[in-house]
Amino acid sequence: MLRGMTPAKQPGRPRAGIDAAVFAATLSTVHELGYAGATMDRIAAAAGVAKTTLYRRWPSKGALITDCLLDALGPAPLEGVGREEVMATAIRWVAAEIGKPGVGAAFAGVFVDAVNDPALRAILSTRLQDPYRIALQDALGEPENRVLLFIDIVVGTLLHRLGMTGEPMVDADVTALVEMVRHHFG
Amino acid sequence: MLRGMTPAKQPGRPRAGIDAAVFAATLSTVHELGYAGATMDRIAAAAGVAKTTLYRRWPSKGALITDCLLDALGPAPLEGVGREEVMATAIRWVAAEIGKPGVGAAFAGVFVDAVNDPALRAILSTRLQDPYRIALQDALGEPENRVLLFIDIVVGTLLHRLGMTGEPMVDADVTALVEMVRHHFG
DNA sequence: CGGTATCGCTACCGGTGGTAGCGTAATTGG
DNA sequence: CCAATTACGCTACCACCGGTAGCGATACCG
Repeated sequence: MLRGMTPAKQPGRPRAGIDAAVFAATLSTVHELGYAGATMDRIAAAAGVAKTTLYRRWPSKGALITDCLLDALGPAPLEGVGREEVMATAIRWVAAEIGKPGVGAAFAGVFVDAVNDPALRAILSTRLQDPYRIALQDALGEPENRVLLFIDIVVGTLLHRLGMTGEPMVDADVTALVEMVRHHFG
Repeated sequence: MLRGMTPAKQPGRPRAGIDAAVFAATLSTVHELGYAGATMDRIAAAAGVAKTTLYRRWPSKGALITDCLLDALGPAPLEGVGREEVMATAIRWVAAEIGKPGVGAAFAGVFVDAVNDPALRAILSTRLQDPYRIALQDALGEPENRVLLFIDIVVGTLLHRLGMTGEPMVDADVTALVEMVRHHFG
């Protein structure tokens, strides 16, 4: 079994532990200057790292943002949640995350970059969406296509509101969204 | 009354009727090269027009795309539709429009530009969203905030699917969306 | 005609994602 | 201590993009 094995030591200088600093710098820069304003130069400067180092670790700006979102969101908080409450919990969690500074704008930005960049779309789908989709399938026992539709509805609705108004969705509307989804999928 | 008055002739050379050519060139360029690839230079070249002429008529790329979408969509086809069927008709119409070549990508692109550009957000909200929102309020008799939530759900869901998969939503999923919304708002 | 406003064109600006190459620092194995 | 190896910071660079300035030419009104 390979599980649990410590990887063999490689020769050469080891990579510095800069990921946490880079992710924090990315989110705060996106928060302050928006997705387009958060340039790779600025992110590198805010993280105290050379721009070339960023490109040694991530193949593109979109890939960096995707990893940053993955780190910021963490696993879906569905531990011990009863099946009846899984969808409501997921919706309120996503709404709260998208409301955090920088997260929503980063999400929307990497999203549109993906519309015409198949490589980025693959990264986004595989690294970011798939884990949550699988967790939801396990928790709900619903087939894949229904879970995918659920994700489209929840994330799409919340991002559309953010893009149109510049502000995250208020609680009353999130509750209405929860009720609608509950009646249809529940 | 001012209605029906022919505007007083202005001195100077009149504007050439290039809007139709520009809109057609914009959509086809976005379709071929994506939102980011559809540069103002390329759109101008495809329309047979100088780039500076575009900037004389539209203040930014986002504003041009917004007007282009407004022209491509036209008024919502809700004439003579019974109140029960207004939402279903609107959803299927939006789904079909977003599936047309270039329209979905243009929509998603101008959208993310708007997240951090308040001027563009105002244009998008006033010129594109408001007419359809008002038409829906009239047809449905629902309050503004509920119609706005409806628009977020429909447009957001369809755009999220497009961004994530690169393909418009298939009919079966559109039907599921219609059913869900019908039970909640109906 | 003269006045006026638009058009096409060229040239330009600051900035952006992304790359190449260099010297240097950090680690492993002998 | 000495090679080999890998990552780092830095500078320079590239093609390209949104947007602007200024020019002469053109089309209309009175």
